[in-house]
Amino acid sequence: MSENLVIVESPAKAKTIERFLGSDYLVTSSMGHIRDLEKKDFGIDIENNFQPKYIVSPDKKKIVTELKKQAKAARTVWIASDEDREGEAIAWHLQQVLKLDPAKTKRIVFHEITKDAILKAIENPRPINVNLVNAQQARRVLDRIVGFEVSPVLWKKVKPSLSAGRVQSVAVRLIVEREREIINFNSQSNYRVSAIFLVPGENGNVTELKAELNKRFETKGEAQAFLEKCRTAEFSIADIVKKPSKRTPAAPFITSTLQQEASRKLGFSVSQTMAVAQRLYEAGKITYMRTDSVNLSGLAINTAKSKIIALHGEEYLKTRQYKTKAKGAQEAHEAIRPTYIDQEEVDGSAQEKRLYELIWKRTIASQMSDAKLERTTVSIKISNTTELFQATGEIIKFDGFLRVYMESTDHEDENSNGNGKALLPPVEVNQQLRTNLIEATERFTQKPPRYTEASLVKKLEEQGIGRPSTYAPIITTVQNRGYVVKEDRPGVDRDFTQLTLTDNEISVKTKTEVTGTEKSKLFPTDVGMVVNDFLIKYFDKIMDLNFTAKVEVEFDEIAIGGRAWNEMIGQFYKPFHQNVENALEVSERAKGERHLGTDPATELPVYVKIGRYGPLAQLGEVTEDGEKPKFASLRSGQHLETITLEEALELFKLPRELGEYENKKVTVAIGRFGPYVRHDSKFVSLEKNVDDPYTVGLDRAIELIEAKREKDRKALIKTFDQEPELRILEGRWGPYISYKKKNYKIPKGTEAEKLELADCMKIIEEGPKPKKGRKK
DNA sequence: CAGTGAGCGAGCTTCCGCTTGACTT
Repeated sequence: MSENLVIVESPAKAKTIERFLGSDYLVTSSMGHIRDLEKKDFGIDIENNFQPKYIVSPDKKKIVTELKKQAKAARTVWIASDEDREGEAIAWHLQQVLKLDPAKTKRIVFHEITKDAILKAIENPRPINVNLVNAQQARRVLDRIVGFEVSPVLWKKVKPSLSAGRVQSVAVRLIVEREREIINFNSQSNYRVSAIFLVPGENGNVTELKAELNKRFETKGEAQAFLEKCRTAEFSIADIVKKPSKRTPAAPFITSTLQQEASRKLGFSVSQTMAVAQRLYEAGKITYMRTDSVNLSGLAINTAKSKIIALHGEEYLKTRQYKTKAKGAQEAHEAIRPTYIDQEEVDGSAQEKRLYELIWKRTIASQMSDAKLERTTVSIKISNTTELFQATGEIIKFDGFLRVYMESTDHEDENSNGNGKALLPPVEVNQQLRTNLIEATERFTQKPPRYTEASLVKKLEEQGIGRPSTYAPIITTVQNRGYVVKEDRPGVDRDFTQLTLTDNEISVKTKTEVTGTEKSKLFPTDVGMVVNDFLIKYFDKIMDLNFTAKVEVEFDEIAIGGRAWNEMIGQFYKPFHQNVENALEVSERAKGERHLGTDPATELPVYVKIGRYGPLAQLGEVTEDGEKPKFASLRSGQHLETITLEEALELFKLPRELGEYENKKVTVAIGRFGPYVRHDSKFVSLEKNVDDPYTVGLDRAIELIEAKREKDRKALIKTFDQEPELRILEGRWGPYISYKKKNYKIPKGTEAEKLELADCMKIIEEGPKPKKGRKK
């Protein structure tokens, strides 16, 4: 048994460190936190100064047993959890749970996994910082109080199983508010004018010079008047201005920037990025992927330096140390970088290779020279008016880091006409120019963009909300609770006007473009909006975007010993709990009800609201004489906030009765899987893009019913007289057994035709094993 | 796996942050 036991948080880290330390040291890991607040009974004794009730997490029992054994056998235990609030708490919990003797326990920290850093840490042990631990306890207790007191209010006032929390509720708020900005956005249009000038070249060649007017016109009339002037105008170069500029590389990756760039450049989702990065980390290819520090170790910078010189030469080198800007960063690790920077690529899956390449390039570029550019602006005078056409060109004088890596932006300028980057043809001041095309195009102002997973992470990080380890889970949680959906939505056609001056003639055309197409964007659901409005009404403090930042200031006071943690929680709890009581008492049940208007046919009121099974439209009201209102579910793509009276009235036209077939009613309606015909308690889907549920007739419905019967007959392999509920059928994935509305897989290699009843019953009994649920 | 929308009541849901597998599909 080893003399020394070192405990870190992650097993991959343990492996690396063990190599540096040699055989006197056994390095093992705690796998993060080992203890947490009890989940039943709140886990906090409110009456007793907020005393936390900690228990060893069920999935950590085994690890704790093992750690106890190893700690007992060691002469010295070195606790090397991360040097931040959570890491310090882990160290403290380890000391408590493993009952470590202070005389043989040492707390050490390092910010980078290099041999030097670790040896230095071993030489400089320190006691556990109790103040920092207390700051973590305050953070933990506050989150539990908020989550476990507000969520039950939602169960009562909105819907069971919902949740609220310091982080998730604000994340949903951002998405809801953005959606409302988009709903309320009024698109304005104006006219943007561009021209193509012809510049004669040396040997009779003509090159084009694309330029844009320095003014936009509000109306079609103004644009037309301008083009009229251009008809008779002369054009000449008024001015040529050259301006040097430079670009600087972006800082090395941290969790949030890696997620953003992997989303923009590789199309990865946030959780996908983390899963791939985890594999690279475990294979020893990159440093730790959950970090908020842009810091690179001296060793890393040196390796980058020789690599850059070898690949590109001295003039491309400029080593830099970046400063973290994010609010509340705790900087326990290095930036995300290749472990061995001289390795340009790695083995592994295609995704691993691509993510590694991205990380490698970003790291290398961060230590390279600025790019030097020159921007040229040419102004073109119009003889009969004061407006100017302008052409801009940009040339790269020295590429610097751009040779390796260029950071992407979220929104490529959709209005850009692409003349920004080009080299301009040689022209001189006062030179006369001819034009062969001037176009005034109607352009619309852009709605604010919806959030992607990655841009939401960016926003949260800017506000100091959430941590590198939680960005991906937050996005999953708000979707699991049904507050947010990530989806694609098709755009709509929009007409725009274009005026063209060519060959001295002005023509006017109406063109069509598609606008508002969305891909993998975050949309709030109706429930998300209703919950959000409820929380803002009754818990405005928690829902404040700055709530986290405010409590972080208080946690910092605790961390430097300026304040007792339970005093801080006490200050928070009193008014907060009052809020909870008040909300329970005075709030109405939140249903998101909207009165859309009156049905002209029946003169009954039309409402939309959230019902037991989701959003619905209601025609009429519950009245004394027992008349029941009509209900209809909203269809996918319809929302409480935006549905119109006309759209709602459409919903009541279904289900439609078509008539009778074989003495049974035939009806048509729209269900979760689209329009269907119902007959004899059987369902038949209408054919997509062929049948319309509002107009389809009885003959066509019978045709579909018969077609379905024919298909079912073909699928039937075998039945047994003794057990009519049991059938052997041919399905999409081969033969299977259907019994009492449940399906059972037939083991591979069995001939379905030869199965007897007893065989089938055996398959059913042995059938789907009870799922090992994750619920306790 | 498609229809529902009244009401009661038992028993359950829920937070954020730190870490990996162990489960199916």
